[in-house]
Amino acid sequence: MRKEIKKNAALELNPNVSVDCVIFGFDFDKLNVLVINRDGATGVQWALPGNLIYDDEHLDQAANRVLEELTGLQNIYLEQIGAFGDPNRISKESDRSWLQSIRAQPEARVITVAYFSLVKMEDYQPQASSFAKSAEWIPVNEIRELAFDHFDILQTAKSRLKQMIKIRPIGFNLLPEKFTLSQLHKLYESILDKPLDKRNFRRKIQKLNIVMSLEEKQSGVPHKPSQLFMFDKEHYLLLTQNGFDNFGF
Amino acid sequence: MRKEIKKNAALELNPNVSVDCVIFGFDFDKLNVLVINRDGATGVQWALPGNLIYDDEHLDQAANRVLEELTGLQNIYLEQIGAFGDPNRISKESDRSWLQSIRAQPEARVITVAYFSLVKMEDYQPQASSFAKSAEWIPVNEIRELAFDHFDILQTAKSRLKQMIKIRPIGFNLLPEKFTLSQLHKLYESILDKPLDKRNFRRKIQKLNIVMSLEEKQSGVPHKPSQLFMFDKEHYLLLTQNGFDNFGF
DNA sequence: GCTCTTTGTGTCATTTTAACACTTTCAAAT
DNA sequence: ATTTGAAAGTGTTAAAATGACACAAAGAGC
Repeated sequence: MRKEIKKNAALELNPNVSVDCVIFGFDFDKLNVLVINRDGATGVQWALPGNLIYDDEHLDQAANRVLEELTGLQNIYLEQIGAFGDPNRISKESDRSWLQSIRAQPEARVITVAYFSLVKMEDYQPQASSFAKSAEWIPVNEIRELAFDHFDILQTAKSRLKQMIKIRPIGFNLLPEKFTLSQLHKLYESILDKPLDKRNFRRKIQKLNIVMSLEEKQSGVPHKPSQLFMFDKEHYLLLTQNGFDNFGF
Repeated sequence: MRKEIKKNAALELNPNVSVDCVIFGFDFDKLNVLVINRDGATGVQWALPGNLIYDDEHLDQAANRVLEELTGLQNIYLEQIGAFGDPNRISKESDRSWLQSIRAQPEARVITVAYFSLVKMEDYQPQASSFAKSAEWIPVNEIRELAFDHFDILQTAKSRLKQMIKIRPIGFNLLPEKFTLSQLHKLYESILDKPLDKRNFRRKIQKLNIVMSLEEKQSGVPHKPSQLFMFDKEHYLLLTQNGFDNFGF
């Protein structure tokens, strides 16, 4: 009996498990997060994009789906942060009523699996697309409150990102293919949340051989144009083969 | 209707969410994992300890409960690794039949939240307790196969532990209160899976001021007795206040 | 051609790292 | 009492990495 139900449930939502995505973007000045606007909600307006998973869906698939449904983007850097599941996570009345309006089983115990994602902001600009905006880039440091336990998730995402960027060259996912060393520098400062000496930063990056300089410069800028660089994946892979896993920031 | 069911479900197991624990122990020579023996199982015998969560239970609580039910230990170092939830994780026939025998809804889609835990092996010695042992310490490096996706979980746990020990002084959870520098040395070598120069290791640890030497030596050992040390939590906290988060291994 | 803005560059003193071998101390066995 | 075995404990040096620091060069806009 139970079996029958499950067999037919391939396209059913699993009422107990959701995914939420912390989508980071970098505007060459600071880190931003993509949050969605809960139209009818009273109280807190902003939430992380997320949804229940389907019963036959991988967790990673579900996260990719949510990301694509919102932004249209595919093959984006995505990494799991962990599971969050306070049974009392629906503490705010506004969250409760919001769930009533969108969930078939609004009172079900839900545990959510959080992901963080790094996208190139140029690839998705919500404000350009529609009038009644449902999603928006907000500077990470300006966020004071989010729905459910999403603020916790965001904090965890920030610190995980900070950890990871010291260990793996994931920062490049936030930049265009071609970037300047100043942009990379600012990116590391934003994520690590501390100033890094410009010359020492450049020296370190170039010594590591993880960027390759292109035969191309910025143009149209009202100052000395910068050399453009690309991430050098091959050299990075060589490094890892020698056990390298610490950028030393 | 649904609401009624949920309200009464306080002590009900949630059929969709489980926790699994990777419990590490150190025998002064190598890392070990505590695995349980599935008595009736055909095929793979070993699994990680774990179980479904209760519907009103925090995830961390559930993990602590599993840990305590198995070992009797409380207030143990425990950290979440992440969620694992391949919808096809029950691929082996032996796993399927095993679930039939223990679960009310053996076919339900389950996502499991994995934790890793660091315990002092002296605090729990399964072989001493019972004849038909249901749990056993096995050297991490000798494990080739585990039930379900537990082998994956173990690999992830190992690499997470490796990451964390470079960043935070969690290794001390695997040692007795009082330990020798050689034991600490061997511990780091086991976890990082590479040799560390003895003198350089000792110098680094002592320079960091995270161990305090006691007025006490080993006794009864058939060689030069070692100075005993304790973890110096206060000095470590001082370090962190200055932004320290990298032991540099 | 002047101004504004950002790029790009080198040195030096200090600290950290990696590599390396021999003496000391105890218990156990003879 | 002496020997043996086994792990503890210790210092130097050369090479590399780090942190601190300031000014000239290149382009756009006026």
